[in-house]
Amino acid sequence: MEQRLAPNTKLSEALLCETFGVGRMRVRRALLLLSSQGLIELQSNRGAYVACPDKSEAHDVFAARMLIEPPLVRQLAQSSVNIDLTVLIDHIALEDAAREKNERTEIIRLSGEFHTKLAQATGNKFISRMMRELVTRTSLIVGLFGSSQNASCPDDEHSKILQAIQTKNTELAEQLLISHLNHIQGGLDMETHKGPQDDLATILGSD
Amino acid sequence: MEQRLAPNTKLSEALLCETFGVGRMRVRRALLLLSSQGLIELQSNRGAYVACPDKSEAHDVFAARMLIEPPLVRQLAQSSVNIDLTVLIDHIALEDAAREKNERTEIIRLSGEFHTKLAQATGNKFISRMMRELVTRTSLIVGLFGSSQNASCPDDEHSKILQAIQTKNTELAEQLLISHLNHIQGGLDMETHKGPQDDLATILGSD
DNA sequence: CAAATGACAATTGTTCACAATCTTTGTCAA
DNA sequence: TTGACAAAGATTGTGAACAATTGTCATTTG
Repeated sequence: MEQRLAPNTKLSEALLCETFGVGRMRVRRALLLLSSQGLIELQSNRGAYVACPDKSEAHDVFAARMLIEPPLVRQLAQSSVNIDLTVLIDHIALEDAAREKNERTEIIRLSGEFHTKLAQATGNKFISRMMRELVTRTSLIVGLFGSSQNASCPDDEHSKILQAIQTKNTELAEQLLISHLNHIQGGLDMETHKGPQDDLATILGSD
Repeated sequence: MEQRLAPNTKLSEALLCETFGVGRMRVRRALLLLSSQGLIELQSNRGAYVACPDKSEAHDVFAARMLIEPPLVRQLAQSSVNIDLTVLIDHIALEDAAREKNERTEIIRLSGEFHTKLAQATGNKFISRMMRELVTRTSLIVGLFGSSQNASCPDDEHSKILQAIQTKNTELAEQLLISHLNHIQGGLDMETHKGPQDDLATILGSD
């Protein structure tokens, strides 16, 4: 989610055991779950590698979000009577704070998390889970194809979307979200793949 | 998916090992994956049980489908130029055949699978996966709350939906699908829970 | 010199045995 | 007869050893 692990990075079992101080059993369980979510790829007898979405998969992820999120925002805007939007308001404050301090990984994480919390606001567990998975994969994709400058592009788009929801302006909310997704997708360069980095231990070690 | 396993049925590791003739490792992996999809529930030190969705979860599943499937069908109907609909046509033939022969489990399985294949027709892997998960959980829910008579209610609704897609009548297709989902949900009795059956060995043994 | 082959090292997959936990059963007392 | 408590049994969770597969490197051969 924080783009600290580059795609194609190998996740060796032994190293993960040492890094986190757990047995191989735990590690293997975690890897299995991550692979079931498509975040890593388990190659038989070869090990686990951070997933490396290709152009087509990237397209699929955005297409899926384009399919789901507009109706989702629409629904939120329509029935925003009994919905707890304070979580989202607080979240945007966090985003602003992180942007102020220029904390890159935090900005990226929070940017994605906004969409997850948007889904959580519906109170629907399945919708929440789907969005969480789509958002994490989007992180991978942005890390792979994103131009380094606009990795954290949204600026105040999140805020505007939330405002439209609060004022129950369904059409505007939907339109803003579509623009937002297009904006993110537009900032990608689908042609240039970035090379994988390696020093896994130092990346994960800081926890 | 075929409703052969009633909710709350215990899935003991030892029994599954014997039944399928595999080691505990395989069984535990399978159980972990099933639990990650919400099809079974893993209780610590107590074992695995077939998930037993409550009223609220059932509502969430249908709400999620209501959110996703209408735009999905809309998309299919709009851009049905380069889409392979023969799979769906063949599928409906299978459904008819099963209905003819009165094969209950087959009818249930195929009824759900139609929606999965609808999602597959988009060619989008993520949308396909989401629908597959939603459909399997719907199976569970129908098994729990469904009146015994209309368990296989659709009749020719699937056929009509497909026809609307083929003729690119987006509005009609969307409307028919919404009615279809409402029809399924309407056939449920959210109040009466059915008791769990048990003889697990015989249920799974027939493979 | 390139390609193929073989052995070795490293990593993953599996099985086994043991520990921890929960459920059931049995006993005793009220 | 009922309740609580304790012990036994069964089931799951975990760790360690073993087996299998893969990738690499050196050697050999055309």
